[in-house]
Amino acid sequence: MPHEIPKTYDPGAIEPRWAEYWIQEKLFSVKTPEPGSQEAAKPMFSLLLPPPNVTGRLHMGHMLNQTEMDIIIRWHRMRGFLTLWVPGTDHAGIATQMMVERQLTEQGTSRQKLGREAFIERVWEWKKHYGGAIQAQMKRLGVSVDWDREYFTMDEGLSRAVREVFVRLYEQGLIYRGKYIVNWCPRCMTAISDLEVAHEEYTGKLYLIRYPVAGDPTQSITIATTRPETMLGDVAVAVNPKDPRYTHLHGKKLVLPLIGREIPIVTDDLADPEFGTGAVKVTPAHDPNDFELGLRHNLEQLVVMDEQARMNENAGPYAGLDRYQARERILKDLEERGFLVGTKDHHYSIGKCDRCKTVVEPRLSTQWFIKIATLAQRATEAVEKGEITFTPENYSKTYFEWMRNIHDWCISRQLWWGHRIPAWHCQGCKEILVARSAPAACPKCGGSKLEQDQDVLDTWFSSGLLPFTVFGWPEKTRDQEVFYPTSLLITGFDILFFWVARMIMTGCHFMADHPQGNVPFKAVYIHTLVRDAERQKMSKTKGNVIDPIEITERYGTDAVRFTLASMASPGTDIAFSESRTEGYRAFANKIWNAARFMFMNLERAGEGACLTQGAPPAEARRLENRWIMSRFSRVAGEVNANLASYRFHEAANSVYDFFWGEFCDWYLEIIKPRLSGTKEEAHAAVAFLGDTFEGALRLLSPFMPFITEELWHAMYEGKAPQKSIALASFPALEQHRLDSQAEEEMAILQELIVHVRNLRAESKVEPKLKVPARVFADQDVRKLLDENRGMIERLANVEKLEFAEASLAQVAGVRTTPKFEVCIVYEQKVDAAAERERLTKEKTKLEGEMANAQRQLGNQQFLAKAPANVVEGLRKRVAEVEILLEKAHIALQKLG
RNA sequence: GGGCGGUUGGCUCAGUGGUAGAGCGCCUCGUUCACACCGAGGAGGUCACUGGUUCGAAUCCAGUACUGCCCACCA
Repeated sequence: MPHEIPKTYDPGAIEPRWAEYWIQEKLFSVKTPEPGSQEAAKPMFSLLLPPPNVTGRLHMGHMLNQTEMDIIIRWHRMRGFLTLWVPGTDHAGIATQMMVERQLTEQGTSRQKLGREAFIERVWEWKKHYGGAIQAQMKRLGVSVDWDREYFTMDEGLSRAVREVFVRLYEQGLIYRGKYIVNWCPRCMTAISDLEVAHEEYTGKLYLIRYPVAGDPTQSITIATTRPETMLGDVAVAVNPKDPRYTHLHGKKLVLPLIGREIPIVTDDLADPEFGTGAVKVTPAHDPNDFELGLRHNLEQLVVMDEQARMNENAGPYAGLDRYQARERILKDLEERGFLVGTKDHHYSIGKCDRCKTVVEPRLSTQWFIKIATLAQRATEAVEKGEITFTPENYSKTYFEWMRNIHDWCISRQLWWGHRIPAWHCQGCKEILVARSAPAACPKCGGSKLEQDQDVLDTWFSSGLLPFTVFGWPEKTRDQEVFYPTSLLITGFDILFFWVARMIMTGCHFMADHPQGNVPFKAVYIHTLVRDAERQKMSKTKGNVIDPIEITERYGTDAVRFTLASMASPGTDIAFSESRTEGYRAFANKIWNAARFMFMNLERAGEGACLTQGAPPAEARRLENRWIMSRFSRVAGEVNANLASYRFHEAANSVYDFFWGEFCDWYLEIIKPRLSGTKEEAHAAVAFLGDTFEGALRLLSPFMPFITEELWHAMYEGKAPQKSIALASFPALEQHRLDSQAEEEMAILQELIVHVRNLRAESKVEPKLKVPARVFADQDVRKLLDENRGMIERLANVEKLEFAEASLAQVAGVRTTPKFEVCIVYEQKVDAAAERERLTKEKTKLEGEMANAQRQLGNQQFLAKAPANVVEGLRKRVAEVEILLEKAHIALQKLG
């Protein structure tokens, strides 16, 4: 029997099978549609995927990201969109290089020893190895990647595009080369951008050092510094021109302690009279502020450290020492010779290298920069004008804040893995040639000894070009024409600046003439960040990464996906909780068993019964069916609306509540008798059940693709109308299915049943004992209850439903609602004390509500200003509460 | 120093102006044939604090406290 499914739900047995199937069937691959074709007529939805973090395994944060993307993509596909997602490429990730370098160090070697070619080869091997691992992981997650596309594209095509961009920017005057203070990591031995520096709070010391006046040792100026070792590179001391303490020394010279070099006193506003002693030592080669000041005053740039932050030959007696050793020695010497006036604690932050946590050293060096102002202006404008929208909205504020305070971008790196800078240095005349390919000779001096710049480009330089290079730019391809700009970018806020901002800048700049607009994407959804249970950001260096593969193996991918979706409320962080995952694993199990129940009943209904051929029209007129269809349609509407606004958690909750709380707990229980009734009844009931279940599976599918795929195919006994449920249509709100009357009637029945169960529990009726229930209600309700007495008697465990002709208010233990009064006929006296307590509590609550409501209704302002439906609702409620209060009162009296 | 968030039952979190919800945990009861990864019932919160706006505030505004994050070249 094709529709027989195993008794136990085992995600491990079904998930890998479908993951494999989706790939083999190329379910999610998209060919660029031909003009005029059927595909081309579909609405388009394309998504940009961030570059994978190639460090071996996806951590939970990436997983969330991909789950959200996958839900969106499946949802759009099921709604009939032509969907494409564009996997981001790992262009030149420096992280990989660092990993390989670490390996080399462990093996007692280094990249320098290995040589450039061999080193790059090693990085490649490493990337391919882990790239494969990532693909396998994504497959396991059920992520519908477009597998046809190349994952790693640090290929010649991309290199060409990168060179093209560089040359164009250079020709447009937007790239320049210059000698500046840059952030330098002495361990990585490369320049890094401002963004790659992590600031850490730190309590250090502020040292006060006395610099004597040249020719007059009785006078001196005391300066304050946190980095005494840099004094070896001092070329001046600056004071504020308006500072009266120092006016008498203007124009004089000071003697640099320990060294004896004479340095001038200069006046500059940089010196803040309020801070320290009001006098600043000036070290242009080792501090960005001093560098600027040095330019203003035409001062020498004296470099005293090498690329590994060791003191160099300019450091005199301290040459060869590490910067911290030098600091200690200098402090000791200063103290011994009486130059150290004092020290005090000082609170400040130090910059560390984002990757290796080495303290960054400001270093004077020649680097390549992008002049960012014009690019940033257009990029800001694109968001201001709403050409690009952010969700959650407030990230646009963060974006603007950054764009407004942006500095020129240092793009050169002294690394080996990456795109080489397309610049050649003439060995003869030192001319620098920027070109698309190696020039044969120097156009200036005719020399043929040309050497390519040793530096490579920042990872994010090439990554930032992704939105158009992925479509073959600079060629004008049809892909580019069709798919640019993409609809959506989903990513984490942590690469908002690194990547998103740069894509917007370059996209707008280079796609300026694209007919569909120059922005690289129309919407940016910033997904939530997953933290561990202690709310720490998961990071590889901290080692608190939850391994998604391990979690999926324990709970199943569907459960994990659902957990992530249900916790993904925009703008918040997620502390991953396994207990939630356990809960959703139980949900998957519930779905599985509901399906088993359905298949069992199909079997039982015998020859001719079918799940997928529709039910007879009469079936649709039954109350429970009208109700479940109405609820289903409403929920489908909610899910669509919530997904459209990236409210994954609400969408997931709606589906969950519907399936478990309404479909399983009520609907299945209600239809049980008919499923085992006459053959006609059973066939009709099974058919309607099949329709409902099939719809529910489609609704669930984006969230739990594996289990829904499995059950959906089982329902069609292997003859499904599509290759995959992911190609079926997604349920939508259908007005004609909404049936408020059915929903109201079912609500009354449910309420009655719950009250009776409650009464039984409180009266401690033995579970197996059926007792009669007595109800007083008006004609309409009575008719409703009478028509559904079978359901009530069974679900409430009632022997017989009886109707009373008069109010039951006098009966002990009666339960009252605005629609009916109900009690059970049971000789055992209710627990008077407990009942009194319950009633008193209820009464107090009602009285409170009443007082509140009456106060409002007596308020003219409220009546005048509140919306009519609110006032009306309150009036209705007051009428109800009045009755309930009176009844509670009577019941209490009765109890004595 | 600047900017952005968070503070809701024991725990983890929803709830963007109409009088508080979920999952887990807890308590009571129940293994008659979908499911103990279950079913039925229940307890548990003056929504951090203060003030303001409003007929009405968990929700909007201001301030306070605690807490998290991002950005920042003040020695």
